[in-house]
Amino acid sequence: MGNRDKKVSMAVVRRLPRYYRYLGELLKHDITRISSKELSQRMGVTASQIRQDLNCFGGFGQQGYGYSVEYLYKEIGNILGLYNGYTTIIIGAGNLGRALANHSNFEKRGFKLAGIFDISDDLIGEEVRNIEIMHMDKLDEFVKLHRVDIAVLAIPKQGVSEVAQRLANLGVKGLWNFSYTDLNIESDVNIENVHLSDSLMTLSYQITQKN
Amino acid sequence: MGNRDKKVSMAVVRRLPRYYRYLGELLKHDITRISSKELSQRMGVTASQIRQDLNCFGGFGQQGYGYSVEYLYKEIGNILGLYNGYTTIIIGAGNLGRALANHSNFEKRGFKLAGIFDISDDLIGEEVRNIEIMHMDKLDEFVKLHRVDIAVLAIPKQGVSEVAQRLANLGVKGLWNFSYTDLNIESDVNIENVHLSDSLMTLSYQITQKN
DNA sequence: TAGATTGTTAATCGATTAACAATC
DNA sequence: TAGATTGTTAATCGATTAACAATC
Repeated sequence: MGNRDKKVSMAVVRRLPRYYRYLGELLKHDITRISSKELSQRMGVTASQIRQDLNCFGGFGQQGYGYSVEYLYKEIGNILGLYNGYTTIIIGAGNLGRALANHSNFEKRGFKLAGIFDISDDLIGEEVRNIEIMHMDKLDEFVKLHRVDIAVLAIPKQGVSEVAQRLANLGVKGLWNFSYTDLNIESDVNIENVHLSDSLMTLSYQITQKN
Repeated sequence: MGNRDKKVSMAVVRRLPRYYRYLGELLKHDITRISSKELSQRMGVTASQIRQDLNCFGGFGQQGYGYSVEYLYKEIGNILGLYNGYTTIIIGAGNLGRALANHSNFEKRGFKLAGIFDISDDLIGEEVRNIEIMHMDKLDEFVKLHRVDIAVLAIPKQGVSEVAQRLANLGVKGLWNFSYTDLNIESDVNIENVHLSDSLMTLSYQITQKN
């Protein structure tokens, strides 16, 4: 049955995409069945952790057999919401915004890019991936007309707070924030920060300490 | 004095860049002194945690006074190795590689971009940020000639494992991996993974559960 | 000196791992 | 049935928070 009532900790949630990734690989290699023990060896975690994690969401395995790779893959995909057809827009058509627009993995994971916005007149009308770059003036209208679940914030930190609040007010459900600041928004919008500099500094720390 | 002997946990290390960021902001606003209590309120963490974290590295404060913002900022920067003038190269001159090359924050944090490499003949010779894109054939020669501390892996997962091993063998100290795979390298090279898809899927989970 | 705030120890909380009965 | 492996409870470990003596 599993432990579906208890609140699932973020530690567990952050491991789900990794399980999903490994299961996808197994699937590609036509492996149909896997035990928590074997998966644990491939992933470098304990079998106990895998079973505990999965049982936050349900009992997906079978005693004596293990887990069906395909079934578990789909279940985790479903838990992650990958089959909900979430649509995204990108705010900021600079290098990072374009890179993210062209990142094929996101589409592979079920996310649909619906629009790209910027404030620079030079860019408006240009196309990225067959999607025309629109001016930020058109943002409100666009979001009201189309369903937009996730906004990717690929703009400098100067303007980001205002834009984020605006998007939250428009009913966007999630903000994927690449700007170098922590957003503090008056809303129950979900925010996922990707502070690339922080990550690089963590790497720098590790190098520094080892040598 | 502080607790300099004990191994510092990754949970603590990952919070250091955030402290650094907030202290930098305070500095910009000409705030010279801060208590753990006030910083904790700004950052949304406990004062206890801040004091515990800092004391892994030394006693940077003063009873009755708090912390000197500038001193603490510099100390954390030093712990993170930001003043060591680490040099980086980027492997992969696609959208992501270019975006990272143009990301000014990294230079601001003391990292110097020394080279960009790709395999596509169309790109070789082109310039990104005044740095000529070189063919991967030149990689070994380049790394042997110049000091390269960190390699940024902005290439598809197909080739990444081989390139990573090659870089590790050449003595590069850290790999900042953006490819959609976990590297498993025979070496004591430090690896920091940035799995953007994982981050997006975590956000997707949060949206899905809330609605 | 009195007030403030640190550094550090002790208490609590949560997450991970181990163990094992249930069961396929 | 016997062997394998799950789901789940209990034990352990580590990280966070609280408390307070030290001291500026």
